[in-house]
Amino acid sequence: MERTDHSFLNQATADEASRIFKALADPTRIKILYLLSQEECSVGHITEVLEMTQSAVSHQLSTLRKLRLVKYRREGSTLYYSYDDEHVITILQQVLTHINCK
Amino acid sequence: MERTDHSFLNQATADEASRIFKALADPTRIKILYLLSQEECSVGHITEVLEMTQSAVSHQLSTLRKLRLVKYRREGSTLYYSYDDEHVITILQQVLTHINCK
DNA sequence: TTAACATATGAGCATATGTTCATATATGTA
DNA sequence: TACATATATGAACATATGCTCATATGTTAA
Repeated sequence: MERTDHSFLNQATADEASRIFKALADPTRIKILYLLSQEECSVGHITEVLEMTQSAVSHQLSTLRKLRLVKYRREGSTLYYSYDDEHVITILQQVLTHINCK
Repeated sequence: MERTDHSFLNQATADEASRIFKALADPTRIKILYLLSQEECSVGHITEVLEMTQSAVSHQLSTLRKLRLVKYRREGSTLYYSYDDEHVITILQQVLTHINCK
C-alpha cells in the first residue's frame, strides 16, 4: 500500500498543535485564561484570586504573552491583561464544559 | 466585593483540564491520535508511519493508555490500537482544522 | 529627588517529560 | 523445545517546566 497523505500529519502541523496544547497544559495558565475569558484583569487582581506570588503570576503572563494568547494595556502603573486568542479560549471553554458535564 | 464562584476555577477542575491538554501537548502523541482517529492501527504500523523507534512509540502508547485515551485488542501477537476518548479526538480535530485554516 | 507601589525579570532549583538502549514478555511456528 | 516476531518496560539521560528569591524597571506622589 502506498503511503497516503491523509494518514499522517506533517511535523509542522503537529508542532503547531502541540504549541497550543502546551500553552493550556498547566493549571495556573488555565486559571489565568479562564479569568481573562470573563474580564480584563490587573496583575494584582490575578495574583489575589489565584492566591499565588506576584512573581509566579508574572512569569506565567510572560509565557502567555510570548505565545500571543494575552495582551495588556497600561493605566498608570497598573497593567490590565486580556486574552488575545479567541480560538484558544473557545477550546478551553469546551474542555471545561466537558469536565463539568461528567 | 465578595469572591464569587464565577470568577475562578477550582483546583480540581483546572487540574483535570490540564491533564487533558498535557496529553495533547506532544507532537508524537498528536500524530498517534490523529492516525488512530482515522483507523485502528498496529504498533508496527504506527512505528512505520511516524518513522520512530518501536520503543518510543510503545512508551507513548503506554502514556495514552494510562490516560484512557486509547484502547487495544490483540490479534495473535499483534496489538491493534484505537482511540478511546471521543471528546479528546474532537478537540484535537478542531485545533488541527484551525491551524490548517490559517 | 525620594519613597512607595505595580510589575517584570534573571538565576537557581526541583520535578516532569521524551527519547534511547538493553532487555523482558507474549505469541506463533518449525 | 527453540526460535522468530510483535510489543512492553525499566533505567539512564538530556531537556523542559514552574516555582521561589532577589532584584530591576516603570509610574505616581510627596
